[in-house]
Amino acid sequence: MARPREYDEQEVIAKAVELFQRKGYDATSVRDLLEHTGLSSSSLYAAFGGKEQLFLSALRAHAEVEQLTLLQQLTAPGGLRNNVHAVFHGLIQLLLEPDNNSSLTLRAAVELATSMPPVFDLLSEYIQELTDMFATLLQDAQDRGEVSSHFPAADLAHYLLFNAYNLGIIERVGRSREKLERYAAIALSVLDGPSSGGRQ
Amino acid sequence: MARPREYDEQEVIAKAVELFQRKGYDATSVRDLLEHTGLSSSSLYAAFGGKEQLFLSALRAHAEVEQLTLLQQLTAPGGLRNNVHAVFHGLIQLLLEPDNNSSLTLRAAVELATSMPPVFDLLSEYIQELTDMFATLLQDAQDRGEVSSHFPAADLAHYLLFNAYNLGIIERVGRSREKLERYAAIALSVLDGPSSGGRQ
DNA sequence: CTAGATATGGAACGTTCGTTCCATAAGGTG
DNA sequence: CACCTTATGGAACGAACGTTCCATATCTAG
Repeated sequence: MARPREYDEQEVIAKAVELFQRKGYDATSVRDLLEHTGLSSSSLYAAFGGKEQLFLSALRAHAEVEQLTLLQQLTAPGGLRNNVHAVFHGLIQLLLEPDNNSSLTLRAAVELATSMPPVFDLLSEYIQELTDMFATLLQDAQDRGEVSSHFPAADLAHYLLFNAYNLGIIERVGRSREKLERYAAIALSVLDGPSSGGRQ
Repeated sequence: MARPREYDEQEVIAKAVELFQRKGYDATSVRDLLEHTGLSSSSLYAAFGGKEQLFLSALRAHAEVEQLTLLQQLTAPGGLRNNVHAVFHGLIQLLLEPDNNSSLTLRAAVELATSMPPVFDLLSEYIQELTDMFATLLQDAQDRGEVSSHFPAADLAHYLLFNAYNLGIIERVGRSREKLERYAAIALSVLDGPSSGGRQ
């Protein structure tokens, strides 16, 4: 019953994700956001509440996509073990693309989790959700004997999740497909089970 | 042959490390640095060249300490395998202390490696050095049969190094000794050797 | 067609940023 | 004891920051 909006809220948030992911929170200015989204400052503040609120919305949206993507990849046909391998290799592929950017959740965790409580809360809950979801799938695979049961499924899930994020960091300090692949090979070896000996 | 400095250069850099580590590069202002170090802006610019230069000096200093500490811990008596375990547990202990901050190198890698080329260069070289040093020690341990030879020493070194950094990220999104310990247990299990089977 | 309501554009606000500049202080050297 | 060089303190700079405000535009409801 008044003048309608000239933008799509989802698109604006997607653009914001893109920018925050590329430059980080501090280094992204409101003017950058305005330019990149086409909004005017009044609209941004009226609809999204300011820079911090927009960032939180962007982070939530990014997390949701990330979670959905991961779930789809892990529940694809072919068995969980293969799917986990596929996730890691897909991630490496993604990271090696030009102008890639590693996950916004990772970036937010390092940059902001200690200084912005809402970010900490959001990420804590998000990681818990991802871990739980992943753990359920791993438990099933363990029951099927498809994955080693040497470590509890919940611990494995937590471990694999953070190793996936870790690829994004490795890529930042020396992008090399070889290094990433070798790293993934070792990280994924825990799916194969316990040591055959050697503990002193 | 002129007025002497009223501060110790090393101390100033140590203070800068502290600040950058706690708040990150962007969020640390020059005024923060002046207040925390006791310098006046003229002195800071005359002696350290400005914020970015001071940060690079701080990063170099931090990396040097980190490298030396790691080397000492790994070459302590008791065997490499035990020493690696000790490094991980010591790191967990450190991370759980109140007002801890994870490594400045980690923070710099995520925040700045893509936007500040000198940081990228410094970190790339640094990681390479650490990996090489670690790989040498691992190779010896493998020759002795103390550590599994299933993975190349260089790959293991790279893997373990980044998993150590990863503890700092895990701590940021949910500080829990249990999670960190369980994560470390899985990460370190690769020292015990290859799977006893289970590959499909 | 008018009245009310919401969205937009962009100037402007006060603050803080990194940096520069200059007068003053302080110590080694002749 | 001056002289020269370097260090210090702090005011000041222009630019950029996040945010606010208001006149104008654009729609729906009566």
